[in-house]
Amino acid sequence: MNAHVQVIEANTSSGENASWGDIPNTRQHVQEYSSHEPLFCEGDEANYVFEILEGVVCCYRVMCDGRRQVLSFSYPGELIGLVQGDNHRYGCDILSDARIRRIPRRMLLKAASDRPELGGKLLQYATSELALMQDHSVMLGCKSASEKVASFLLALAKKSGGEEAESLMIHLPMTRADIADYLGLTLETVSRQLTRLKIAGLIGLPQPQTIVVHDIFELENSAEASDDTY
Amino acid sequence: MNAHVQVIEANTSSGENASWGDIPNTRQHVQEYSSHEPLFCEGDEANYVFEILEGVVCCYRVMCDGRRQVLSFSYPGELIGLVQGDNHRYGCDILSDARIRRIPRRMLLKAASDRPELGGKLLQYATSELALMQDHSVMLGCKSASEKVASFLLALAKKSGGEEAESLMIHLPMTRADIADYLGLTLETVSRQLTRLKIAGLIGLPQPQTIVVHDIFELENSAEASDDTY
DNA sequence: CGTGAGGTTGATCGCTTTCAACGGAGGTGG
DNA sequence: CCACCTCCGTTGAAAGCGATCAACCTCACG
Repeated sequence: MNAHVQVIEANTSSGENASWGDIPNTRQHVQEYSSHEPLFCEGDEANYVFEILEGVVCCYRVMCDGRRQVLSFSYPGELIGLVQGDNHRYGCDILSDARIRRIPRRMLLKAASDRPELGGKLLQYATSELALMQDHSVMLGCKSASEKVASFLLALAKKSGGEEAESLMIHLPMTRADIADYLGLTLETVSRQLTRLKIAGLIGLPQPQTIVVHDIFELENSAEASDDTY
Repeated sequence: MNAHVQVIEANTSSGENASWGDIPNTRQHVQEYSSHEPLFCEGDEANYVFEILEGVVCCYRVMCDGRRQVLSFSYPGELIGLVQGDNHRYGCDILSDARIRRIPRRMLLKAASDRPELGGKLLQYATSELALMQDHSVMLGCKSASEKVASFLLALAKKSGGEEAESLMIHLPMTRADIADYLGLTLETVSRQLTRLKIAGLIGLPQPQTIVVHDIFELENSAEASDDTY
């Protein structure tokens, strides 16, 4: 498991992505992964917490009969695998070539109890994750298919796209099936909604994995909802 | 706002519900509320964190057009209102007469940074909340109406019912509409699924707010899913 | 060139929603 | 004490949205 992994850097303290990198004595490793590798599986021992440095990963739960719910797509700067208990409660796949920092979970928790500001940061992280999950629940429970897809594109534009202005070209590292499982739809419905948005002129699809947002205002209208950030 | 509130106890350190009560110097108050009072609203300043001592509350988000998503029903022992940022991201209503401990949020966070074991406990709490939200996402995104209702009853039986054996009588402090908004269904669908379970003999409904589970094994089958606890 | 994965599109089905009517419980005021 | 009203829950009939089943396309890869 986790073949193709190269240890690039060990016990580093030079975090180029400032957020979680500078934790002394935690024996971190930065590793490179290639697309489609699993990072860990549901039920695995949660020995590590991972920080995405480059690339995109996908966390999901699978029901016994195969139905899957994608919980989140994680981008650089995000932390995954911080769980209560000793086993992962969801699986995680790499969606694109990635660089990921691996931090032993126990060491991280110990460091957090030694250094209050780190503990506070972890708590902040957990509560903001909670807020994201709540947004996701609103989407899953309340919104129609077209609203879901529009909301998804907007959220992705904020995450991946650069802040402002023209940079409204979005790259989708995930498949239609991944998107569908994230939104609680089928892949056919996702595809249909995308072509609907294309026909309406709100977006362009030069390639299946590339989306250009033409009319972000109308897209926000389509997303409806109280997506306003506080 | 919050009329009918009586301050019962102030700056206490005698927590009868052990979990969160014994935090010195946090100026806690235990208050009594009656049914249908709002505890706080979405957007309110998050000055307090609340611990449910008795009763049940309901946290929800409302979209601009009125659609509502219930995020959780909280029972005694649970903590609510621990948010990132200075405003509540969801509203909270009291569903039954309740006793609730109110803890100033800033004082709690300060106490957490002074005392690592408290910080760790808060982090544990947040991560287990996260796990619950993930379960909820699976339910919202993957399950059919009948699976949702069955899962809901089982979860409620675990929460409210006493552990084992015969105590399979569940009291529902929430309305059908509350349940529907929690499950991403309409209240009619919830009602229909309940009568379907009644006709199938899995449950009894002596009163609309009282459910008796006759066949918990079949109910678990109806809930399907990987609801297994790890 | 064959193959398989991912994506799009069409036709049909069915579950859930929507709209509507009804009944019981609780509360208020005449 | 009863009439009246409102809220909550149940049930029925019809409509609609998304799922399902299926065909076809493109592209990458061996």
